Amino acid sequence: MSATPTEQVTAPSRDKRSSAKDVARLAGVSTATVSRVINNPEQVDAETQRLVREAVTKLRYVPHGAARALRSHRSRMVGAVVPSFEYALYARTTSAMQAVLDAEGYSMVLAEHHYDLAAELRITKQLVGHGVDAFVFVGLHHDPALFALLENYGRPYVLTWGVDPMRQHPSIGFDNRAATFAMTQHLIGLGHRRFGLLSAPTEGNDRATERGAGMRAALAQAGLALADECVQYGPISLAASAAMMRKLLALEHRPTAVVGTNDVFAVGGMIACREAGVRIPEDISITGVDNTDLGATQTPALTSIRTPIVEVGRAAAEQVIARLEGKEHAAFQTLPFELVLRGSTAEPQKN
Amino acid sequence: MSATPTEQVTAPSRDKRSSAKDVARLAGVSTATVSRVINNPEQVDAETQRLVREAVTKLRYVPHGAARALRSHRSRMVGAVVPSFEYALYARTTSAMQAVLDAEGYSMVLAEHHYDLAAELRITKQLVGHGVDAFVFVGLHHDPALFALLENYGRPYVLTWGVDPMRQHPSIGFDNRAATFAMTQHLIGLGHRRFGLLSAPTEGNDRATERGAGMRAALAQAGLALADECVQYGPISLAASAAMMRKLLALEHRPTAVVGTNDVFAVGGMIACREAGVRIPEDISITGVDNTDLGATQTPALTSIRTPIVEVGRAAAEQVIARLEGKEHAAFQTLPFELVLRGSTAEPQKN
DNA sequence: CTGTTAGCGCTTTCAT
DNA sequence: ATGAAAGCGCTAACAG
Repeated sequence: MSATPTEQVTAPSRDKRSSAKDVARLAGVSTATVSRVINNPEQVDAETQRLVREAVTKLRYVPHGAARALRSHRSRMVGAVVPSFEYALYARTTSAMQAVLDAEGYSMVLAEHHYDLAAELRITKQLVGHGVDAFVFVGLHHDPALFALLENYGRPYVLTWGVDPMRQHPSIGFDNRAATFAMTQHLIGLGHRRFGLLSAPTEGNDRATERGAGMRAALAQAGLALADECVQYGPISLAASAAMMRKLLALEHRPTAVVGTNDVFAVGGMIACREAGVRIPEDISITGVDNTDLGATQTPALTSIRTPIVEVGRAAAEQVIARLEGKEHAAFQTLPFELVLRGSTAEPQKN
Repeated sequence: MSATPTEQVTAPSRDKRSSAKDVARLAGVSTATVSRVINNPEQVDAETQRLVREAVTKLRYVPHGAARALRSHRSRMVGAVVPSFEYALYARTTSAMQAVLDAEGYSMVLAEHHYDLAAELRITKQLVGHGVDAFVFVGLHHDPALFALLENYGRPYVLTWGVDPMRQHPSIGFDNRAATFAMTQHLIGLGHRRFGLLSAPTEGNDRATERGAGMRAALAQAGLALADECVQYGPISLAASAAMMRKLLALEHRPTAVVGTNDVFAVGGMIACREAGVRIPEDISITGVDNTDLGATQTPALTSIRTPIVEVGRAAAEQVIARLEGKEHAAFQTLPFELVLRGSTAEPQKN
């Protein structure tokens, strides 16, 4: 493990990049024809095309995106702004988006805002400045200035991981509230009566908000309530959620079923139980949301909710492309989720 | 879960974006002064600055990045091209990069190539076209055409997660070979004599290649060998690695210690053991690399190697910024790793 | 089918 | 300290 001393490297060699003009010269045509070969090949004679493409290859010509964007008012870049890269919570969605965008000749620009709506706005502003054509965001709740910015600059966008009940903003997702509602009903059906909730801060996070609300709704319907001391909020991390769970375990009247607003909270909770010698599911049932590998590979495996996050990514990419190209599209799509019952849940033990 | 019919949304309103000219007019100055206020404020009178900034705010002016890039030959965008978003293997590195870049007024453009070097080249070409100023890649092994492209377009780049032994390409990382070498030595020290390896395909993946080599080197030094049937290659996924482990378990002369080239392989292996009723660590020891939460939260917790991936991200961002700004920098940095011994490893049981 | 021409919005000399 | 003017490399009319 040797430390390497500072080594100076020569400054980047100056742009030897070739331009459309170079290609045109080599192919014996005008720059307009070069442009046509690249953007509207059907308008160009086959032989001329061949000549131009040869020159392009020989000169390793890559069109200058900035010039192109400046002139044509479109950059073919789509921005995906997600809360976080951690725990790969959004990775499958963004992967799916990139696959679709890539296939259609668009580039995806990905950024994270760490669950900070002000940072989200700042980042988006930067991306708008860089000429990003359209945006995909996670969640329904955003700084109003974000929508103003997008409107102002005529940038299409889709919200994901939820569907706007007011139908104000195009959105593709699933019913977060219904998901935890169903899960809680399942737990009630197993016989649980005392519940705990491990949640992300609800501020600016509608997924967490809705998931908590779904749980409360199911409890209310069954005539049950969620005691204040049984609700723990904290950042999305295993360490934080383990600490939150420790507080629940320390309670005089401990919950028999704990719902995490996502798998990270649930697994953090499992860790705390293991440490404390609390058996899952005998002593306590735990559930997550998102059906991640993290949860599925625990012992016992985590009961969770398979949310359609890959489909959401694909559909979101398709929608922004359609809008960019003026085609018809479904602005609002609600995709189905599915409970995945595994070993972390069971009937509560009689005491 | 209702399916929503296709709903048409109005086409994006036409660019109401305000230009430097608008700002200049409102502030009663020339566009040159507007540009100066934004890029070289020290050259402008304080009062004039105030006027201009007011106009900028009022008009919600965001400079047109494409025009700016076209004129100034720099976009302040840095590309991070990683193998995959899955399992958050690279998330902590890219997060660290984004934090540094963001603080310095750069934007990070993130893309994945799914362990396909041809895709990596294609994506990079697109990004170069979009005017990305500099690049960070993962790994040392890339298509030669990639380096030619970067050289040709004068784009600085850093390779990460490894350090180029030939010192040809600036690189910041750790010694992958030494990491598995140390881990294997540890296992040998515990008394293991028969080993298994769960690895990513080594084609175009120098991390996997080096990690396998480190293991073999340690074995060779101890006079041991790695039997061909004890080596399994497959894609990076829990399902694949579980399948690979099943083959090892089916062997007549089963290994007592299995090394995964990363935590995903190791955890996949653990899953297969659980299914088969093979006890960890009593019947078999398993180790990973990368020290992910996925591994740390298994039962038993996975022995792994803490690699300095956050530091790598930070240093990589700092290096590209330094180079872009013509400052001095350490082109090659080797950062330390650390074995993290947990419950998945133990002495082999006597038979 | 192909060439000519005129900018896109900005930064950067060069004056003043 | 500020303004005028010249493009950066490309594509979108408009001719031919």
